Amino acid sequence: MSRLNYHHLYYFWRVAKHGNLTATAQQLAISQSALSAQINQLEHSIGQPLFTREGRTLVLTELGQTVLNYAEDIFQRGEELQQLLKQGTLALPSLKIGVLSSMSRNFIDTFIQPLMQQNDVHFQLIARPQPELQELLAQHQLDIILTNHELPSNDEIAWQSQLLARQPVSVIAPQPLAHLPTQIDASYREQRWVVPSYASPLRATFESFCTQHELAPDIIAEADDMAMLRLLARDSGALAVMPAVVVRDELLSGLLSKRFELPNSFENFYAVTLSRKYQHPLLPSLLQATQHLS
Amino acid sequence: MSRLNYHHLYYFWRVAKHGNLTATAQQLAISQSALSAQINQLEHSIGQPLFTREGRTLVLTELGQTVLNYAEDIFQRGEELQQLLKQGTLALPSLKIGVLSSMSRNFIDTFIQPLMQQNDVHFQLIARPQPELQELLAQHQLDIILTNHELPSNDEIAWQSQLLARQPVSVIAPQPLAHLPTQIDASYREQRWVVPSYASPLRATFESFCTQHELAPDIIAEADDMAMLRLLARDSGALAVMPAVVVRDELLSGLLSKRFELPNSFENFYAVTLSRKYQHPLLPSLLQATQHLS
DNA sequence: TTAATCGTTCGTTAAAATAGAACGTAACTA
DNA sequence: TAGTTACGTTCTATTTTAACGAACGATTAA
Repeated sequence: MSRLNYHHLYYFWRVAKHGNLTATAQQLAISQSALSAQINQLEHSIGQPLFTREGRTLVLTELGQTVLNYAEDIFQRGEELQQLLKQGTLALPSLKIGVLSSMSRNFIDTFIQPLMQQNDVHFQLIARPQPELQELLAQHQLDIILTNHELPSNDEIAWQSQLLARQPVSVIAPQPLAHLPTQIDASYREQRWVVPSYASPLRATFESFCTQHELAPDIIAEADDMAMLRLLARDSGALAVMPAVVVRDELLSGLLSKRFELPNSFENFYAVTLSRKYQHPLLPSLLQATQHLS
Repeated sequence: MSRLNYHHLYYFWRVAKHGNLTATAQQLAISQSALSAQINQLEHSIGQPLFTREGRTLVLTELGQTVLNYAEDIFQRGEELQQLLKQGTLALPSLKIGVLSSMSRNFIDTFIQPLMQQNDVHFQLIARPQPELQELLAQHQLDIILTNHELPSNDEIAWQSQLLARQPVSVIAPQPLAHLPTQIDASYREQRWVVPSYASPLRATFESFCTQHELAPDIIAEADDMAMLRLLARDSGALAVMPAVVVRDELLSGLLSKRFELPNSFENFYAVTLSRKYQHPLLPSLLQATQHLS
């Protein structure tokens, strides 16, 4: 390897971020063949492949992921410089927040509250299922993801999970059932229930709670999406199991009421970032501001 | 400006850091003419000069300094990546510490103590007069400078001064004078003195102290270099005015003794860095470790 | 005044990047 | 299962870019 060719690296960056050579070539206004050749040269000069050709797509190798992380730092800063040179000012880049589709929007609303105060800040919310979120974050298309899955850091990618909040899981009742006691007792035996599906760790907690209190619940509906659970809680007339934050507004308006919390059961909310040298300038303050969103 | 040419920027980086086109061309193993042409192209694509041609040297413009800061971040990280690709590991780059030539070496010794504990750390000490230190730091040839001048940040360069320690200024006596009282009195009137020169802010403090106590000192020698003052204190037989840390070893061995401290007079020691996105990884811990080196 | 140093300019040559066409697979679709 | 589309690779010809070297100009040092 003589000397790193930054133009090759730049092309690699664009392709790796985007995951698609043809489309990237169009963006860059050059031919695929040129792009392909340049990336081959980069791989050749490094001596190892950065992509594996799987089917008709390019997939980053482990080394490729590492190089992408460096490239991101390098060209992120380069783009900043270009903006400075062109416009004379440095607009804060938009903060890209990935959120798990099935998560409570109320929780997210609380998280981004500090951002909404500042009016010079742009941010994007991108709702996706968990695997997609991880892929987008790895490709530096997101700055942060909000999820209830903790992501332990592995060799390939240095995830950084930070626990933002622990929400106790509550039993929520519609108005007709608002008279039920605030502790579990026999009156709960004959009720109908709406619960999270087995996809959620909450379900297991609920099941063990039932076993403990010899409750054989009549489950009429289940869902893994908090927005859906919220609607079921509101409209089904049954008892519902979920973190109270999901139906925050309904609890405030009196439409629903919280009967009690399941003991020792929590839903955890995490902020996951990539540990990089460069980070979005708003991230540190945002993560500090939301140390305890309970 | 179409798109930033990273190879041009790379050449600019090398030249700006080094401050000399011919020598840089040799390092890069290309001709001056090629280098000159590339940098001209960069300036042309930006639309503004990065250097002013003063005499036969290149001097960074204010914009040039800004671009250099970005380039430093970009290529610093690029060099890291290259090292990783070549050697498979990431050796910590050597920490380059600039020190003011006239400062006490004992103080510096204390500062770098934490570095000497770790045996995987390389560092370089570069002693220069103040103006050169500033220039080298601005060119990113140094990571940090240790000095007794505070450098307020200006528009052109974002200096960051951190007060490391305040050393009280003491009157130091050789053994034959060790009997002098630990407060100023008439017995000090007939003594001979060694003092810092007017280049040092200490001198003014000493003068005002003299006025206050109606002391007209018989000054036999002055110096602006602490190492030199130390020798004078040791060998002249006269009283000496300086921070005690300068003659730490001699005080411990009893060769010299501290009589008293000048009231409200301190020498301040600062660590000056450039506020950048990227910093040497050791800097933060080092600056924290030495919060109070008194 | 002379010589050495340093950067620029110019014409020529060498090297690198690019487009375009042909090719090879994989995935979709009907 | 055959036809079609999507995607990446390879090859050659062409264009663009970078490079050298010599000549030049200006500044500093001897």
